[in-house]
Amino acid sequence: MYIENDWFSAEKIHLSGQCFRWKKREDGGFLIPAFGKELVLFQETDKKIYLDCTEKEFSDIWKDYFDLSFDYAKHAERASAEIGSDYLTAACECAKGVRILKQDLWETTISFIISANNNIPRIRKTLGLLCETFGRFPNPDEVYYLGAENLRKCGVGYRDKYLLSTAKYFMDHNVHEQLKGKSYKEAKLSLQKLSGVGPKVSDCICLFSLGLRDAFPRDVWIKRIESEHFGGHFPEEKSLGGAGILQQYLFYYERSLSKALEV
DNA sequence: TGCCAGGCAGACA
DNA sequence: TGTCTGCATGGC
Repeated sequence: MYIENDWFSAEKIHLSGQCFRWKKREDGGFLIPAFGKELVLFQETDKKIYLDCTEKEFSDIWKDYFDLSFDYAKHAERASAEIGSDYLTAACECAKGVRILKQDLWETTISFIISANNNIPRIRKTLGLLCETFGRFPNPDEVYYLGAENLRKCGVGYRDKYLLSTAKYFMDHNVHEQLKGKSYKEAKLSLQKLSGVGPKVSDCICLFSLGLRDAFPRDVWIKRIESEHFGGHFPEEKSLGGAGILQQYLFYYERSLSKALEV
């Protein structure tokens, strides 16, 4: 089926550092694994997208996954005007088409625990090896029973103990239920009880899984941008409830300038 | 070859 | 409460 959206770039989302398992195929299509499904997507024009799925699958899964109900163009325009930064305006223009995905909570948690003090190509590689072991993204008990030694063979490094502890927590608790209905600040605080989840990783989980757009993950790139272009602090309070979206544009823009955007 | 990476936990003052 | 340090490992 086809959809039309003037703020959708599969290529940019793929490169944006929020999802690590998308694959670009030789025929130009994107293989998108999520929620136990695999979607094939073709970007035919800058606004026309072909999704190889039924309308029911689209409305049940992918519409929400791609956050298609939110008007990104309007938000970029309004927030950009409110903040009045040339750098941000340029970032919005450059990152036009980047959307914030609503990804699976467990997968997002594991992915961003692995992301700590790591680089994107290696995060992809490690998650790839982990999935190769099971033929799909492993569930909590599979990660837990895989054990520290085998996790290290996948390249998780010193984060093995964090993964084991967090996997056990997911086995013993309904984390979805615990986070349901929580505000951004409540959810962030709650997530930080997990091993390997601190201020930055919890923000990533809030933003890239829970759809909490107030979350503003500060990694080394964003801190550098804040220091060089925003007097040391980005004005989240002027972001009209979508600081996290702007954060992602800034991250994408700065990385594109430094030519760090690769898969 | 050394620096760096979508940071965190634990020790210590 | 704030600051400092060690951490696995491969990309660049």
